[in-house]
Amino acid sequence: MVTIKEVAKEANVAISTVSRVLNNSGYTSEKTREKVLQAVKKLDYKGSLLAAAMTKKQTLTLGLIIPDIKNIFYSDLTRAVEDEASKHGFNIFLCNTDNNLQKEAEYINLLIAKGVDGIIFSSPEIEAENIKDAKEKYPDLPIVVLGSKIFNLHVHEVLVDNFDGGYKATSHLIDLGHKDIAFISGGKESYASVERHKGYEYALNENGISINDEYVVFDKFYMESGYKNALKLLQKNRRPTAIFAGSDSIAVGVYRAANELNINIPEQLSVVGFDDSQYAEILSPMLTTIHTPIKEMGQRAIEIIVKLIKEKQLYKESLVFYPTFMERKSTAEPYSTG
Amino acid sequence: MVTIKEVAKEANVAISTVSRVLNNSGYTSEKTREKVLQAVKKLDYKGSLLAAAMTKKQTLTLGLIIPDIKNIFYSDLTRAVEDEASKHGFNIFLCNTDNNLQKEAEYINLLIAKGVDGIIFSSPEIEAENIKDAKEKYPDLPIVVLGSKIFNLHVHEVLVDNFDGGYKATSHLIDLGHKDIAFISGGKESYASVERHKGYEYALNENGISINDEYVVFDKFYMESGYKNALKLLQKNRRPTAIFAGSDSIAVGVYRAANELNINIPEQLSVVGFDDSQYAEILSPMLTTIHTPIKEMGQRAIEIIVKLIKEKQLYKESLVFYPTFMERKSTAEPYSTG
DNA sequence: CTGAAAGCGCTAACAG
DNA sequence: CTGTTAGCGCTTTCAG
Repeated sequence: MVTIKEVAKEANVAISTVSRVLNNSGYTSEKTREKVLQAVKKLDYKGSLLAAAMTKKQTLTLGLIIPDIKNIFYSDLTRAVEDEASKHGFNIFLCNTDNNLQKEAEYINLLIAKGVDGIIFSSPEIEAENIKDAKEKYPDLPIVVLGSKIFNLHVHEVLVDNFDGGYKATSHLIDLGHKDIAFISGGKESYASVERHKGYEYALNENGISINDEYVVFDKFYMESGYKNALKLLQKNRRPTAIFAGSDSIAVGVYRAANELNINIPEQLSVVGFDDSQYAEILSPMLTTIHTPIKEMGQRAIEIIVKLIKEKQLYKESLVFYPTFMERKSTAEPYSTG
Repeated sequence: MVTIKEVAKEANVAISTVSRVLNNSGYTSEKTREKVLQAVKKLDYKGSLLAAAMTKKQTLTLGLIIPDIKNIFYSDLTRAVEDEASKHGFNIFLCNTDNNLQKEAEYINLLIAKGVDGIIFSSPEIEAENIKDAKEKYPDLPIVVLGSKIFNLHVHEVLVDNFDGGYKATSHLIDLGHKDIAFISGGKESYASVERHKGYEYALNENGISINDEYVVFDKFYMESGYKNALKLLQKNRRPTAIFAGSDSIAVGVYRAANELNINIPEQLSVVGFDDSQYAEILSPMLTTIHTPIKEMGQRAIEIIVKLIKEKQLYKESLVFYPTFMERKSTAEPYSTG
């Protein structure tokens, strides 16, 4: 690997001069500039960002902490984040935690030891001990929370209005005439789940529909959870005529359960998802869902963190995106009235 | 950020001593060892892997270059790679290239400038100019190609026997009685496509079934390509009774096309996919496909590269996994005979 | 406008 | 067994 020293020698200048022309810092005469550039080209000098990072205290890398890249929501998100980071010259360290706090803590330590310029957290949990710890130990480390909310903590955040999404999904079902609407979502420790549920209840209340606790399930944001819980719900004496799934993944499980029980979607069961992931259009019938602007959210998260890296910000930035209703083919009027 | 110097001061020893106990290198008396460890704990010293990397010439990071993390195949693969890397203490820089060679080249430069200890390439293309260049410029840089094959190049590789997969898929359809079997896959520049096609032709020939060029389509490994091409194939005068899709994504497109044309799977059209991705079980009916041991492949790729980092290897390692047939619900006897 | 020199935080000989 | 010292490759004052 050719170093700046060799370039300096080749060009007959000091290494500081080489550094200057390469970084466009300070003055350099056109002549020496040329000489240096020639030497650089001749030796095919690339430079070490590692060494540069030592002095500049900037590695041009970011950490992205998510539960699982296999989860479609996070792969979409990660792509958006990586693309935008790349535009700004940053690379991404990908970290899968499976929502394991210990694993997360280890990743955080490692990322910091490697000198990342910032960390983007995208876990669904409200309990954010690790983030709090990190913020305490490294108050100057830029942190952005993407897709969730941490209470009582001065961290920048980019999220979607989950309440609004829950409200829109449920309202749509109510408008179609449904009254027996079930809700299956992730756990109560998930901010998204809780908020979506609030939106669900609000819509129900607003329309004078009484809330049936048996129809509300907090479990996991996985397909299996959708399957298992839908199976139970759909075998009740009075089964729901519609299910609002807290994520498209859960909706996939609901489809499978319905399929197994020979219940047709949407004729006999309406389903609404959340996220508008790739799954939505693969399912048959295509899934009506709540569209989350993942791409924009990922972009904004990077923009904020890049801004943070450049200059300390004294206020907390909080971006709340509005989800939109995406109608496809999985909902219809309730069976009995249809 | 607390440095090794401060720890040394606190413990009243030289920094080299601190370094020694922390790295378990050289001898240290139990007493000073204790002193150092105490100081470390007291100051909550973490150490900078960045600085360590400067002297050790090892960053404990790897680059992973893929086309697109949103593609289910690559997200599964990436998870396997990241997990295994993490076990060995390595972090992963995620790079999405969209198969754009220029983008890929830029990522490679960046990765090298940041001092990655190795790069894992997982692009489907046979043309590997960038890999060749990298190998030429940095002959000592550990490189593993995952999922594809580069000809005439001394790079380690982990891949699946695509020919065998193509053969198995096609044979299954033939065994069911199909003769009009179409093949839709990625482009001819993809090693996987070409090999899967060879397996397809071999099975056909072996059974004395003549090859119909109209039934063979090389396009892209995307859903859209499956949709578009299946639409064409299924509207021919003599439409195929079965389609072997070169990937599960393509199969998703085939399902959609069939659905639009009111062609039932598997009664009127049999479909076999490739990869056994998450899609396979989401599709209805569940997709019969060729299972690729993605997880194992990702693990092996990391094992090889870690070995390579530790010691120079004089032989080329090539791991070929056998795919297995995964029967689900998307195939049946051909319509006419059924 | 350019060069010398200090230093980023750590490791690795090398004396002692 | 421990301390001193010389870097790793680069950036950044500071003189000149």
